[in-house]
Amino acid sequence: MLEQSRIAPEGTLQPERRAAASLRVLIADDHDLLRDALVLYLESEGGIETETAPDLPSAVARIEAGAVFDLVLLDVMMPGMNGLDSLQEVMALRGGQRVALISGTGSPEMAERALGLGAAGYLPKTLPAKSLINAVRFMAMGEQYAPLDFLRTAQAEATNPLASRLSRRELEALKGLVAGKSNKEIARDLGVTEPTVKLHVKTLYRKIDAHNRTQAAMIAREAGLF
Amino acid sequence: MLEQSRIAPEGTLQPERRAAASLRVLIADDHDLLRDALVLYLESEGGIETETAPDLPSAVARIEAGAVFDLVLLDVMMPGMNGLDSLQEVMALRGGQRVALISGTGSPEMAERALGLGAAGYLPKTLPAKSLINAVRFMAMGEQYAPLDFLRTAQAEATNPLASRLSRRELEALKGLVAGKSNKEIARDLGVTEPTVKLHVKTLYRKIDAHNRTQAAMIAREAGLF
DNA sequence: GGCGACCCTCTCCGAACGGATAGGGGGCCT
DNA sequence: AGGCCCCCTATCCGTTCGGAGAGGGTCGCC
Repeated sequence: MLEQSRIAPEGTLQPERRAAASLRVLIADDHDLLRDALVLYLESEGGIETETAPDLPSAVARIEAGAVFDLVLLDVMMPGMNGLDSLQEVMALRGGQRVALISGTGSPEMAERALGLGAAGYLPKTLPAKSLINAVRFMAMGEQYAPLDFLRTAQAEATNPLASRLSRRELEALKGLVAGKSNKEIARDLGVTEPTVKLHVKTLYRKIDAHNRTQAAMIAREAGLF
Repeated sequence: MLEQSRIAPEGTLQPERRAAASLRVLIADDHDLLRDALVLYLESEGGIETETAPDLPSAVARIEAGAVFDLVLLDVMMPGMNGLDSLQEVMALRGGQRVALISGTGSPEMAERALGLGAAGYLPKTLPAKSLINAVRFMAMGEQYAPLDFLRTAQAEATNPLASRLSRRELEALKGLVAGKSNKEIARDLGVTEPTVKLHVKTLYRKIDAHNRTQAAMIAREAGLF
């Protein structure tokens, strides 16, 4: 396994007396344990100023109140968080802060999409703590950060698990199946007629080798979809 | 929302010199970030000696090598870990160490089963860092620890969503639903006629609050059945 | 231009599903 | 004994599925 991308500390660690130019980071995560530990670590070991928020609205409020951060870390699974939409929302806030996602489950495809949208980085919680400080500095400098081995599995999964053989509409229909909806409900959600949904459902059955909607839903779940 | 528990520096950080009678804790977790941060926190704020392991075999090897710990923390989701079996395995090792689980997903029913098996505690990762040190000390004293509100939802869920309200036949029918089988197939598997299966299916819908077989299958999966 | 995708709409039909209702049978309890 | 729960069987009916046709539409690419 390759060494993940990290930057050289280049210079000595700041003493805990922070210079006026020290980094300011906002950490938004509902896991108190992780959040508190991160604060302690970044502050004591990295000489980085931190603030925290337990959910997305708090984080947004903090930024809109005028606080300026070099970097904002968002947990992808916390109250108020809606995946990449929330990421874009925070990035669009005034202040021009850079935003990175931090994830426990670590979905490589989401990592790629986030980086594609301009996220500052994607930090799996499996990241060694030492790498974290480097990553934070790296991202605050305007670079994008993600563990290399992490993205490598992303490409492997992008071809393999094959939910990508489905068309956009078929994926949307499958999403409805997983939710236990009827064809009629799915049709309403998608703004099309029921026969159309039935067609999409039928074709996606063939693609994923299912014989009925329940099997299709279970297969989608197994694959980690939705 | 309450002020999140943040580590109040309250005085100076302990110098790294520890008392001889301090507690020794082994932390086994594959999340480097969390693990490193926990170490730093427990050592600096709690005056607790720590060792770490990135997976279950390493932890077991460390104990079998003769290391003595007051408490062992095991992540329920890490390499080599097989739920409660691994918990019992570690508890059975020589040394008589007490073992607690630490979990990110936080399944109340697993918490209760773990405590029933004699685990020292069950720590969700949503636990505030300040509570953690108290919990560790508490468990090292021989008590069992689990967050109260956590177990309260456990009881609520134990009575509520539990599949145990289903009769034997209904459970067997539900098993067929999860497999994506038709009523006719289920009937053949169970050795009964199709109308009977339809009745079981219908009644179990009411019990688990589903409206069709796909929803029932998903609910069963959510609950960890099959 | 033609070609191949993906998408949408519609019809037809047999099968399966979801729900209600009405029985009969065996245990287990008071 | 009767009462209760669970299991099994059955019939009826309206809806939904699953599968098959046969169209027409928009793209992008050769």
